[in-house]
Amino acid sequence: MNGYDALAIEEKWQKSWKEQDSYRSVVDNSKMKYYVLEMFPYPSGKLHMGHMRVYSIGDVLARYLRMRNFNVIHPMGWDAFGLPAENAAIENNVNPAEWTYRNIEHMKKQQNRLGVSYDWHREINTSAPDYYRWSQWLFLLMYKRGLAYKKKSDVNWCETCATVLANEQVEKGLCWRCSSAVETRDLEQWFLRITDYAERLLNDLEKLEGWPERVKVMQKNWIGRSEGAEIIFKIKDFPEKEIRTFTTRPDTLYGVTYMVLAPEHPLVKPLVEGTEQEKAVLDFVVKTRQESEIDRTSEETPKTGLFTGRYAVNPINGEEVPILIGNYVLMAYGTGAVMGVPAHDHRDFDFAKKYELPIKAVIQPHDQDLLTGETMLEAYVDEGYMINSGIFNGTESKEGINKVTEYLQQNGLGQHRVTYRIRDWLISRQRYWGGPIPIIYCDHCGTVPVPEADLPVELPLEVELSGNRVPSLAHYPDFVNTKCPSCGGDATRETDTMDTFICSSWYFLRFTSPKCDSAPFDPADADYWMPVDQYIGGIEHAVLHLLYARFFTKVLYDAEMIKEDEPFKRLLAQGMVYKDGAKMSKSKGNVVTPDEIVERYGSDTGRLFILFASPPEKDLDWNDQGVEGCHRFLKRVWRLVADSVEELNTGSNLREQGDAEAELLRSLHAAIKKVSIDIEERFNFNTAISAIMELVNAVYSYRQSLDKNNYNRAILRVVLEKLVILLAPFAPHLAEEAWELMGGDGSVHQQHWPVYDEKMLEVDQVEVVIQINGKVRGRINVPNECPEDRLIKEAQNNERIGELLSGKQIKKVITVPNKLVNIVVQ
RNA sequence: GCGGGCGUGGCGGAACUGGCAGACGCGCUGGACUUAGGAUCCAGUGGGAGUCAUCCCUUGGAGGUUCAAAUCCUCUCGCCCGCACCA
Repeated sequence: MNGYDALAIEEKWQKSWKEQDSYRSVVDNSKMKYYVLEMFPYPSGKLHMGHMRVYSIGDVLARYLRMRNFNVIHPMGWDAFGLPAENAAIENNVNPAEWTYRNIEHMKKQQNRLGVSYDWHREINTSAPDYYRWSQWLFLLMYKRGLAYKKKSDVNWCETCATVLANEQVEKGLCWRCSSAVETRDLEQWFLRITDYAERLLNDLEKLEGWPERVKVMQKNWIGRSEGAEIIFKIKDFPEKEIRTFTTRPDTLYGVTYMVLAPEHPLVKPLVEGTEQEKAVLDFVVKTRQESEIDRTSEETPKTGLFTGRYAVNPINGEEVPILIGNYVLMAYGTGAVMGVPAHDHRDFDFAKKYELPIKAVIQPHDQDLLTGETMLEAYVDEGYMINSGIFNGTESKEGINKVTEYLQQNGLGQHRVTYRIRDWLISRQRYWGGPIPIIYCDHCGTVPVPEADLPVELPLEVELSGNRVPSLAHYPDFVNTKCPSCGGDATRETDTMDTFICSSWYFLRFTSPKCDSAPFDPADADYWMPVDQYIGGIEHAVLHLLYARFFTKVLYDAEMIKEDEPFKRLLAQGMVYKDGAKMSKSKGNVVTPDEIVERYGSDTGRLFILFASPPEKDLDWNDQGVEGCHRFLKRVWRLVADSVEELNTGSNLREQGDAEAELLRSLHAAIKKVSIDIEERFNFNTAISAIMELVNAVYSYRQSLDKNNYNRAILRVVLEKLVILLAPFAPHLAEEAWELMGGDGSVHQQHWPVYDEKMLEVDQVEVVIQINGKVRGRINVPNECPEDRLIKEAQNNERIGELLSGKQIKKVITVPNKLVNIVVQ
């Protein structure tokens, strides 16, 4: 017998699959389709364990479902635009495109060495003109539909990356990519109107039954819907101006004792112009705007404010209240103005105490003494009934919310309003390596979209690499200067490129028809393959890519280009790979790469370990000894097959089918059942693999228990064949080699998944536990499905149980068929 | 603060609707085979006591429901993740 030579086997079959074009997928209306997709990678050039994990999970599903006769599409591609290419370009003096393409070649080799069953005919590269052409086309679609617009506003700026960022790409005030502090800059930028879709993005989360709760919650928080009222306050001495404020608690309107504006609020300047306060207020504005995003939004930052010298008029009772500006009020949320109700809001309470502003209680809890502003030690934020509220006195606060809103609405003083935390998606990037925004500026015609026929607007590939960063597109006159498509006069191009998240917001659609050159995708192909049935990727994209992709899908649905308005039916957010309790990192020296594992043990071992060590959605702790264990298991399988094949071919005696064979077949069917359910219904690959291990142990026991020339060869062969098929999704190369060795037909991956027979799982005798007062006191063997009365009799006849029961009075007996008898005694 | 999740042997983890806690693997112990074993095969392995064909304890902790709880309920401790001055 030859040993298990993983490397030789893997190379052999990878070559064969490629030659046979085994994993090509084509539309076939006679079959049920299944779209398995792993988040495509950024081609950094290095495959890490996180990649290996996500591909292993996807490949098990793809291979399993093919064997279950689904028409599986399992594509792979490259999210190839982005900053690292530019940085690497400067470091290595190589063109970003070239660097990217080289990495792709390398990573593709690494992926193939993992034996993942991709349909490479569908490979896409978002940085290729025939891809970004359609990203640009989709930008223009957004533009036509009024969803893309340019606006000057405060935006997030990362100095290190030298570009602006979307809100989703700022984490705790830091850049998502490089973790440097993000500043605010006032710039004119392109946005996509994702806020128009906020309500649908929120509501449709309910449809996503196959998504993990935590991802849905994160999106929900991000969208941040809140319902309340917009209330209009007049300003004393400024009859033409008004302050609009948003509140979720209109029932506390009578408790307003001051107003606070965000320092950026447009009314601040006009209100203080020419007054004594002007200098102080404007200084305060400047100072606040210098504070970093983190400081500004941290709860620990002390609230500071300043009186503007002006007064607002409470629309419901005509009271005049001072107008302040405050660092804690954000221009970007609601209306940038807050009505201060210190008695019923924690922040307002702190603020009022600090600046000695009056506190007026207007909501009275039912079970407490009457609240007064003077005696309150903290804000009362819960429900109660309204007091000091004129005609609303006595109204329950919950009702008051609606009643006050209604009153305001009837009198033109305000209205019901819903606000969202989510903001429009800033998509301009001041960087070279991205898809150019297809817009032309003409002195005569203004902003002119590039005509579809002129797409793609190609990136110039000759770039300057001499400085410390790749210059943006504004640096290349040949690119910038153009003719206006509308009047033919001189014009200039938009020089910003699109956020890379645009590329990844529709790539799953492109996979359905990657070569289509008349549209982003062929609608017929998209109809057949979409939606993605199972999407797999890291949790870090919970509100980035996954939200953007849903948005794009809804826009395309509205444009009647697709028939589904959610892209990903089921989502599996896989856990991280750790080692020694920490994330793998160079600085900690705890990195294990897929390459090392593949070279040392083969990819089958690596895949098996990664799937066996932990359920996919949980974090995984890499353990070198665990890998050894999985390798040992594969060697054990290999020996079992190789040894048996010799014996199957040379053995002379043919044992009749007896108890040992029945037991072996029972193990087989139990394994088929467990592996099938664990893959398909629960994604518990770890327990699926343990079931296969148990089957292998059972076959070893069978062989062990009999004389070498006395196996039932027919049954042993059947069991081994099915065993190899069960193993095929997990260890595809070993299974293929074993299949060939046993003389199986074709490829193991083209076999039908075995079907289990419940009847085969039945046993004649079952062991039943006897409990006395819930404690196990004995076991008896009884026939399968033994009737209750006999079960009880047998239990009582048991010698030991009899002893324990003597002198006791039986109060009650509970039986669970085939499981237990519980005798309750006094 | 709000929201989501988790807590089981020395370790990774099993235990579907309450019904034998600890599957499977790692590690460890013993044996077999061997010149050798860090290869392989077999057996054992939650803790404690013991008169080894027995008993007690055990799923972060404390209560509760139940014939029966890792699983359900209440309180509590600890950890992880997300959001967070959101008006």
